[in-house]
Amino acid sequence: MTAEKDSPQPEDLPLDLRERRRLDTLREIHEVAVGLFEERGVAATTVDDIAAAAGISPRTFFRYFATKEHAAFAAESDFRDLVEETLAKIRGGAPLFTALQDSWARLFAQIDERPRQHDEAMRLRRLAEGEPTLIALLVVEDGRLDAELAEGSALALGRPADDLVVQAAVISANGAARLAYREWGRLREAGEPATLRGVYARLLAELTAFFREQAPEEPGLGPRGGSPGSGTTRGWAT
Amino acid sequence: MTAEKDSPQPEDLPLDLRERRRLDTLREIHEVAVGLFEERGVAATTVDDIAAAAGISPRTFFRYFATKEHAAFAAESDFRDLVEETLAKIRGGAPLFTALQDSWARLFAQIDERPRQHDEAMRLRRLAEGEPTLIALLVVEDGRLDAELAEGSALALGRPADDLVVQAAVISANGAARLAYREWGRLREAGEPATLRGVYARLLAELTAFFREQAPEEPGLGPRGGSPGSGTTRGWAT
DNA sequence: AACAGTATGTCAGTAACTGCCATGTTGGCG
DNA sequence: CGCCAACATGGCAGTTACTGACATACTGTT
Repeated sequence: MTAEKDSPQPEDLPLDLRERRRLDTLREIHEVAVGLFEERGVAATTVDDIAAAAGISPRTFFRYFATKEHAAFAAESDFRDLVEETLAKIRGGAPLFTALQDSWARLFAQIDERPRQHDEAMRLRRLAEGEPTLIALLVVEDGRLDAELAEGSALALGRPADDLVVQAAVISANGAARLAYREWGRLREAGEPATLRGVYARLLAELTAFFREQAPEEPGLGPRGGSPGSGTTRGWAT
Repeated sequence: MTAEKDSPQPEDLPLDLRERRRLDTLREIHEVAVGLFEERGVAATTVDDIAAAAGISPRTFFRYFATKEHAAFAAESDFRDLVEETLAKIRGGAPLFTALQDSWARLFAQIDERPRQHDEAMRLRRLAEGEPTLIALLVVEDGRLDAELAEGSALALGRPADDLVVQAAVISANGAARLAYREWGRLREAGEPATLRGVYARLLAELTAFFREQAPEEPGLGPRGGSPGSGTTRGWAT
């Protein structure tokens, strides 16, 4: 995240002065934008409004964010770490699902430790709630993460990069994680003091229970019974 | 889809003359738009271009499609049927996953029977491939279907409408179905005569095999072992 | 102190999209 | 047949998102 092209040593924090300013204005624009979005909605907020409120020219705004909507997410996503962690676990021999779930659990536990970041995340979640244009951005971004994670995982498992099975597994695992995250947000908003990790753990447990209950003989993603390679009569014939 | 407000009998095809014209111009705009998109790309195609090529005014264009991108999808989605079918199966006592997979398999088999529709679907798929704005539309639409299906299924199962477990299951099942669809498209483009249903069946079979192989003692979505309700030590506690 | 690199602003221009009003066109109904 | 209500379309003006080109200022380095 902080890595640059020509710095010999991977220095940690001593950011360039310019860089620091750039980040400052970035955050300033972001905060002003979120404020206005919350206040009047995305559609009713013009770029000129945001620029004026942030003390910059509209032209400069577009040098920081590709679109109005992008200004809502200045997020330095923790997801890069999640990908790396997952791949490391897989290379260490962990099954795919275990690696994914553990990594999510770890990230969530980490989030549970920083109440400050919670509020920011909540704010964005609530903001995006009723704004289709923002939801679209988030969903597309989710898809990108899934794709990246699937490709890396497949390679780490010694499978082709576009392996369908791995993609399906990643979609399932990440889907559950996102549901937990949303639920956690809802709970917090309702005043209930749930932890993200707890919500996630409970969802996973309920999922296994649900599958056991729905298909007692063999819980799992695929159709019950049958041999690979041909459609099994039981399941989707008729 | 054809149902109207004030027609006493649910007449089948005798569409209003006006209605028919409207559908004609809709399709005309759609086809012209897809053609131009394929030819020069979405970004390089203006609404004025499309309107001119379709013989209408730009103003009229926006009375048919909300945005330029929407013109790429005049689709009369078969998904309404899929939802209904799934819910019926659930109410008939089928487990959720079975109902979902069977409905998808049915829809796919149906698609396999109409070579004409194949080409159209392929064209759109290929078109959307490299166009981020189109992908975004599709992904959002997918999300809508998931949400609708999850809500209906949950209610049909006697669970709360926003039940997380059901949502997770629907996301997983639909995710696999979409992967199969995309793969099928890829195969067809490569000249291989695969059937959609076959591709889907194979993916499902491979999925069960994969989970068996990855977690021999108990394949499934959730963490291996452990009792519901509390985090199991095995899995995500380091 | 000069210089290269970068951040910012101004300006002009394109194109998406909307509201308003005027003009046809269609489908009943007396 | 002729009138009328409903609807489809076009033209126009206006707002807003976004981009390229150019000029100017600021930063960090030698």
